[in-house]
Amino acid sequence: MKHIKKQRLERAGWVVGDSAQFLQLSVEENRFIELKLALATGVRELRERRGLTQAALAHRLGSSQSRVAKMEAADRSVSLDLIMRSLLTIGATATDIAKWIKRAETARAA
Amino acid sequence: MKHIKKQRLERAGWVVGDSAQFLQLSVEENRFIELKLALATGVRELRERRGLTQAALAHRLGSSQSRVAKMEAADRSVSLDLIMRSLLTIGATATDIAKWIKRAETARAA
DNA sequence: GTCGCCTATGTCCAATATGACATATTTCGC
DNA sequence: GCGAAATATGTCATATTGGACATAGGCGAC
Repeated sequence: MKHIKKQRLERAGWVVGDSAQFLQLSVEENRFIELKLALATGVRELRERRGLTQAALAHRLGSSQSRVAKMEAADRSVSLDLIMRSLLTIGATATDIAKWIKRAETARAA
Repeated sequence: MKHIKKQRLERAGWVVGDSAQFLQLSVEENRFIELKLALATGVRELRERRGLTQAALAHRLGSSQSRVAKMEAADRSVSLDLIMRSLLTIGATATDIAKWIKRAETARAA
């Protein structure tokens, strides 16, 4: 397929490649979930390394212990926003975050 | 202050260092906003590089053109979740994402 | 054992993010 | 300039996420 033609189809919103859109979606959904999981793990690692309890972190976040517990469990009722805020609050650097994101990708490859 | 004592206070939820908690919060809030902004910019860059319209991306996401527009504008009504889903849907790699996150950090240093 | 402290899980309802839609504005080829 | 396509902005109802609370489970010190 010509590159231009492909782009035109894609502009209309169609995934032109090899697989159906609902399949694409589930693939991306999985990648997203793994990413969340990796970052949630990051929260736990960093929190423990800092010697903070869930309650202490919750207090800093203006949240509650139960929410932190759910967050670290990557419960689907917690958003990436909260996870990222937590990481920043605990003092994660961009490098740390990048590391966890890459961990998600390599975990996927396995 | 002894390290152990500091940890005990922190476990109870207090930021022991140099600044008040509400200040801490606003600092972290800024870092978070900059991160979102950097990733939102990433969405636009990658979308355009792929020759996709906002409507096309929206269709792939099961979202709407207006939401994509708001996302790229880093409107505060859009979550990091949606931004990240978009990046993955457009085909960003972990490396890409890491790059944008670091961009946020260096922008901050400036 | 049991007493503290930490973490996990479930349920409220308030707050926020969502897609959809309508409509305005910009952009670009002609 | 015009017209069409792309993007921006505002609003709304509905769905998802939020903190709070209660309570259960776990784990080490005594």
